[in-house]
Amino acid sequence: MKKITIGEAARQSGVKVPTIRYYEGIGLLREPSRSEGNQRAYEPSDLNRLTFIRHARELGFEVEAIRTLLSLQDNPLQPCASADAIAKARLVEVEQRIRSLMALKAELEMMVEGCGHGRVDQCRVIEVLADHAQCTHHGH
Amino acid sequence: MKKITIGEAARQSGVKVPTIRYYEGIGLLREPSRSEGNQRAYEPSDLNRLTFIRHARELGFEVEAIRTLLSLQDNPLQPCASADAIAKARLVEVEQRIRSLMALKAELEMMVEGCGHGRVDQCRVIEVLADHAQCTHHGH
DNA sequence: CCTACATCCTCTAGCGACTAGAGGTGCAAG
DNA sequence: CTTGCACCTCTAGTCGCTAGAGGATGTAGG
Repeated sequence: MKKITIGEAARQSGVKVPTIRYYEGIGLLREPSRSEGNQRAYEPSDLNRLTFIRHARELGFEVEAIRTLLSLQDNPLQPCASADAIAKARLVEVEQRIRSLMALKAELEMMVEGCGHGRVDQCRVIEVLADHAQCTHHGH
Repeated sequence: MKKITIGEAARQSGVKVPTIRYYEGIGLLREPSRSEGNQRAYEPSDLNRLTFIRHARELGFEVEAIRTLLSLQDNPLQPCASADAIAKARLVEVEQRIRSLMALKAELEMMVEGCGHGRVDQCRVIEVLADHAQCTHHGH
């Protein structure tokens, strides 16, 4: 039950110090106890929570989604349909994002390949941007 | 040389009205002439510029990059090395982003597949988030 | 015990690229 | 002439932090 400082918590969780304080401010993290000199004193369970949050952020979940996921974690006997739904929604988002980035990549490659490294008035990069009709992908 | 209102410009360019005003504010778009009643009056060339900007934004270029690209477009006799460099840098970013999203997709798929739709304490979605060691991809 | 220095504290402001809203004016149709 | 939409300016809010000011605390060495 040894408590640690915010700096140590940052080091162990991989979440930066101001970000930890920010998470406390928005209520993702409970307010920890304080030392005599008013410094935050974290417990191991706070570290788990921080790691959970960091991981979820890395997976691109929004803070509101993480709030829900955390409350689910706090109530382990509930059905996990919500967690499943949140993850599935995120998966759909990611798949969509990948698709549009692939189209974009193709378009950028064409621009770069077509650039003859001459003058701007012959440059496909500028040309494609100026004239949307030249895009191969018209989704956007 | 018939001038159009900001609303019409928005409709034709696909850029929203407040966004057009915002672009003017940050200097991406020149200040248009005004009608008697102080309303913005756009010309066809402004429409081209707006479309250029919209397209570049859709391709994920930052406003600063677009500023450079626009100034290149305005000086067509310059060498196009800058445009090429900007597009290439963007291509590298996009490729990187696709790679990390693919890893993410794999992880999310595992989470969703592993979810037995039972209770939270058996749910892989929550479990994986809580325990980073379970990730197949340790890049993050 | 004193000093140096890292770390901590709170608070406010800034980032990018918009978006929303308040409060008011212009303009075209009926 | 009035209705009602589109326009105007201005400020503040969004998201998820990050940076900095200005001060207090904690620790290690001399």
